[in-house]
Amino acid sequence: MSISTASKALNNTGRMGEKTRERVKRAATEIGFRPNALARGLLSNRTFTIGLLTNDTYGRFTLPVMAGITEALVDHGVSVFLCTIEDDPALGKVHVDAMLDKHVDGIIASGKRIDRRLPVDLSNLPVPVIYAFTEGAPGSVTFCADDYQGAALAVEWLQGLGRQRIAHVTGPESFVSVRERARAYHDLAGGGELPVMYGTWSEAWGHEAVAQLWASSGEKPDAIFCGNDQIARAVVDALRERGVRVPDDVSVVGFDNWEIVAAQTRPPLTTVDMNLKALGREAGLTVLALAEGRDVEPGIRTLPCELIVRQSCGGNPDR
Amino acid sequence: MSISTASKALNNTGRMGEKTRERVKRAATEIGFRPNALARGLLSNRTFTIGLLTNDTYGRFTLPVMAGITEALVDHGVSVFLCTIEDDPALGKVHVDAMLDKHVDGIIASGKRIDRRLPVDLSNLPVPVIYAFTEGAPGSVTFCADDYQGAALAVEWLQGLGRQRIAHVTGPESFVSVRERARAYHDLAGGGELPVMYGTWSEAWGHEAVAQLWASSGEKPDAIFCGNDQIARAVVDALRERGVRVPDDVSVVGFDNWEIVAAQTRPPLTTVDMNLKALGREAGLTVLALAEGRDVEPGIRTLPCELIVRQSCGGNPDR
DNA sequence: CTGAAAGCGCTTACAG
DNA sequence: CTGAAAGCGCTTACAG
Repeated sequence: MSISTASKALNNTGRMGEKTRERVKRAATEIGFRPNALARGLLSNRTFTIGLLTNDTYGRFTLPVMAGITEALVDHGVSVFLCTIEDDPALGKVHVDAMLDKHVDGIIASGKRIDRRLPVDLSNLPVPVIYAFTEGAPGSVTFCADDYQGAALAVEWLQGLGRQRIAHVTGPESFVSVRERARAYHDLAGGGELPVMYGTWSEAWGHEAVAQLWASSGEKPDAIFCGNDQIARAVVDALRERGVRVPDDVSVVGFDNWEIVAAQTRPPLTTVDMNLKALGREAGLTVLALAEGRDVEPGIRTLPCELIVRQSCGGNPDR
Repeated sequence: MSISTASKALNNTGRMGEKTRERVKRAATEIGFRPNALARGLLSNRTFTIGLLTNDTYGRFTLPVMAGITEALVDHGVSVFLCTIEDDPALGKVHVDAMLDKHVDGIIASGKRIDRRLPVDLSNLPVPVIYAFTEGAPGSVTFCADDYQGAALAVEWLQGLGRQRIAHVTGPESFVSVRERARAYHDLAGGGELPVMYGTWSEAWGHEAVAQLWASSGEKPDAIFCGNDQIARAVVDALRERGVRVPDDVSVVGFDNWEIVAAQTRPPLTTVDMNLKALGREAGLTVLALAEGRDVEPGIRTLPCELIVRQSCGGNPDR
């Protein structure tokens, strides 16, 4: 029994008696043999390792993406290096170089908004790079959530509940996500449209917006579509503080499905989920395809959002 | 010029003319030569790679730990595999095996509480394992925050502000962290001690606790020390809703310094920070030491907490 | 059907 | 002071 025969037996390559192959395999499991991935990688140029780069320190967006990647790739035996680069390009380069030295099969760049680049140059790398929830280089593959469709889901849900005057309280207009969501609001709100209220991604802004809305004379909104869950939470709190009942008087819908805030709000938030985990799964499968030399069409892939129904809108939570 | 000479030049080993060495180095940088870490690892049995295992899905505790590890080890050229295992032992084993196949230099196990084990057996691994913010195997090295000292910091701060009747609203008594913090409260609160209020780690409990406290006849507390920031936030909200002013009438202090809630609370929370990043740094340096064969004393290392002063207690935030 | 040989990209004794 | 050789743990043509 030579070492090369053993290798072939375990890899189901070469030609040999079925019994020999079986015998080898049994022996291998018995002694708990595990091939050295380094030695393998040296030959095959595949390390079953990918790098995930992000500047999202809190992991709000990156962790779900990461979970999706891991889930999709663990069956393929790939492990993922995570590294959070702040906005320091030098540090970013150090990390990328470290990954390259370790011959990752590919890199996934991720972030916290789809219209900003990571502070590091990922073009002309010797490994495939794909982008998820961050702006990609031209000609690259980028995955992102469909903000327009997600916002449409929210507005249509409110309308289906019979709401007529829907306000939109959101983040800074400089975010494309904000503009896309506002566009959907504009396209769908029809007669009930109010001026979009742009602000910051903070609870303070949610309180302020409600104050403005209720300060003005005239008819009050019967629904508020918020640009994220933090704003939505503050809006719900502000309404409660003025004695406005949610969802009886006003329905509120959020965006992000950030469990930790959406589920703790009183009442819990109905909100749009960007399916970041699915996005991570797709991204993972795609780098893998690229790493294996398969052809992948470049461009921006937009994944659909989903509405998570809780109690802040009324309607049936058991839909 | 042989290939071995080049190797020696770049590694500052062997004996050769300084000029030769320089010439080699210059050439190397010119052509952008980067040694293949796999080939190196095959020889040296060091991959400059470590694994971080956690069951903390939201990353609340793991991300700061991870940031510390990365910060401490990037200079040493090590990258870290992150993998989040839910409570699935089978999946955990798959991930650990994947790391072992890749010959990580060591593994850091992390979690969300110091009195629970990860659902995976990490003893008798061929690589060093250390524990951070999760229960370790007997005889291992474990890092955790000093709950007693952190709680003492909070209580003493309230007392320094002249508070006399300090309540303690916290999580489930089944957590050792909860018991340690309550012990510090008990030891220090002296005359102002009230019965410790155990509950869940939710905002709902914070509201409920305030309701109970204000429902009972007799003197009300002038300070509330909360078991975490979520409870503290709810306590602040609940007090505001009843017209009790924070911090004028009642001081509130939290625990965790979870930016996203502590900073968004109105007023922002004074809270105890467990220094998880420092903990990660220590843990990283320690696996590295172990990986390099240096001796490390086993046992539990307790790192001190720090009080982050914001506005929920009064006092001078610019201390 | 099986084994000896070469080689992946490095490093490290060892001989000159 | 420098280079040829062996070897880390595997896989893959290739010869038998």
